[in-house]
Amino acid sequence: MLRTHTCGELRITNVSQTVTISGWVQGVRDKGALLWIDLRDRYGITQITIETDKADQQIIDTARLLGREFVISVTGKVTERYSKSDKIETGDIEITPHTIVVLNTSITPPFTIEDQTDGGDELRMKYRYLDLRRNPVRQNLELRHRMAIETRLFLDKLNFMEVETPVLIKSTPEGARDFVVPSRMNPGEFYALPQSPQTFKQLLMVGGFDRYYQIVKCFRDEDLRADRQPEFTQIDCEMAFIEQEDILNTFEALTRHLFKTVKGIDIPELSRMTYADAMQQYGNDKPDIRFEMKFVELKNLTLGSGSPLLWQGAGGEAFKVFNDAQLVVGICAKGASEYSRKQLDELTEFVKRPQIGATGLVYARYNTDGTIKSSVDKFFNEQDLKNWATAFNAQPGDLMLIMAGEINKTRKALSELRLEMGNRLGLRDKNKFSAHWVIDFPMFEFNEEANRWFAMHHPFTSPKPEDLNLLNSGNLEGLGGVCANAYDLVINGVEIGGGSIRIHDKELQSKIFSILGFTKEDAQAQFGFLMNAFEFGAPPHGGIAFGFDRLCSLFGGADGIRDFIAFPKNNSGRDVMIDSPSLISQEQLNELNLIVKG
RNA sequence: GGAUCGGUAGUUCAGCUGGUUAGAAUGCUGCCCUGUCACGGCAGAGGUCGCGGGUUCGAGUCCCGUCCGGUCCGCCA
Repeated sequence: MLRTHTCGELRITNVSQTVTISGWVQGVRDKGALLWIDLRDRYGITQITIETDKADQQIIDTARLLGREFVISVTGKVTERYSKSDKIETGDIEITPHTIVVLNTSITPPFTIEDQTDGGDELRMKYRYLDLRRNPVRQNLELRHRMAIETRLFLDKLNFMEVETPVLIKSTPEGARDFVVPSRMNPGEFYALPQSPQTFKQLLMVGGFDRYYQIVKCFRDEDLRADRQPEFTQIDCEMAFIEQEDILNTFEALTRHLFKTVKGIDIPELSRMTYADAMQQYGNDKPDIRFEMKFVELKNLTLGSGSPLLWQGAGGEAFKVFNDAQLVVGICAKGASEYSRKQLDELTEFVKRPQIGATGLVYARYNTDGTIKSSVDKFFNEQDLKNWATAFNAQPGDLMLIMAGEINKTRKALSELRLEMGNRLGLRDKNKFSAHWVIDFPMFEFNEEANRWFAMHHPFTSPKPEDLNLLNSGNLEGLGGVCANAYDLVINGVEIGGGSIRIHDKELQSKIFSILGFTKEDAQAQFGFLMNAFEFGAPPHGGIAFGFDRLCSLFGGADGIRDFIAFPKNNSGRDVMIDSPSLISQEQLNELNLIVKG
């Protein structure tokens, strides 16, 4: 061993021991008569002190030649510091060296190896191995390691068995684009990398492994985001002989276990919300419920209430925007009535951005003096506005923000505005966690472009038994009303996990494929192995998968997942460190029977 | 496929309505300093302003194109 201790473990109790420590030179402070070296490794920093009137000339000469990130080994005596530091754990001691050995030199790093580095993202990625030496990145990966360990401990105790599934599998048409791998031995044919081990874990259920999990890489060839990488990691789970309730309880327990053991937080029991409620109350299937600000539907709410809102002002002029809208819906921002004209204009600009695409925003300030001032005073009298306030349960000091239009678009836009207001009002504290289930997802969604139904979750999802008649009615129109035994785990507005009870019956599976537009032959060619397996006593089963990178970044209080992955890819799917993807040689192409166009 | 922000010293950035020799901080190099720990002080080196074209007497600055990066929409069963 080139060390007896790490750079993070020596304390006052080690004083007078002779030790050897090795690491990287964080920095040298040369005060002439006194010279300090900060020596760093994964575990911490230990100070080496050299008094130039006492030390060997050779040690002084060596020390003065050191640069940042030189790798050295120091043997010397642990001594109590004359002036201690409370900033590092080893701050009470220092090493008086007998020998300093330079194990390797270093050229000057392109950025500073400090918590607050001067390096930008691109540079950090190019020199990721230097970035990994920094505390924040290392701590993120330590967190990730801890999460993985705790997940395994928890699931192992419940008899879950980790089984590896293949990475070279078959391309399927549904879902995300596949990454494909040409097969040299089978010219013209391709493997695909798994988007998830979905069918394999179901086959493991048929194989009798009634509790399976795997912390597993998955691959999707889709455009990237701060929280989406082309290769990412899932905690993938499946159970047999269970019902939806069992999955929810088991993985709620896993979630709470991770919060407890990794963050030291006891989170309350997870609430549950149907998909329909989530969409109606938050305009979003993964609502951030750290704060309320629920949607209030003005049009429907007041119908038949005895005091319908007048969409026609006192002057008799109709407010066309509301009159023509399918949906008039708003949120109440508590305590925001002081918003200036400028701030309100900003919000209007925000919702009119092309990404959100709203045409406008109506506001009504409930002033602290009890009056209400709106942007549509021309159309509505004081009593109208008071009625709004009642509907919003608004108090003086609140700000009502209202949007109108086509149902889905308006909900989506207001959802964005709600999150923006949550940010502006400081309601989205990264240290506060609010986890819940969204359940009862629709089985299908209609895609206008393709003019057909798609599986909202995936085609192996089981419909709710009570909706089977809708499914069998042969009436395609009714498919939108079929609910699935599918569920998502949402934490702080982030979709952390999703799963479903699966189909384990060949006939039903076959039926679903046919609804999704597969011919019998296609279904057999693509998924015959699964349907055949179902004929050999497939047990009822279901499962869930957690986005492990996202879970780690959420625990780490970050927005993106890149800094929780040792070697991530950039927005364009490139690894700028190894410079991949890259061209391959003509020989390789020939061997693979591939021709690259243009 | 689309929107938007950015690209200036090794690095992170500033650079006004176009106008002398493009600045700061940090890093780097040298010298000084006996208790520093983001040490301090003094001095110094370091830039084809992403690339190409255009407008102009004159472009880091304005326009067009292009490449690269960030964020988002579409997409992600």
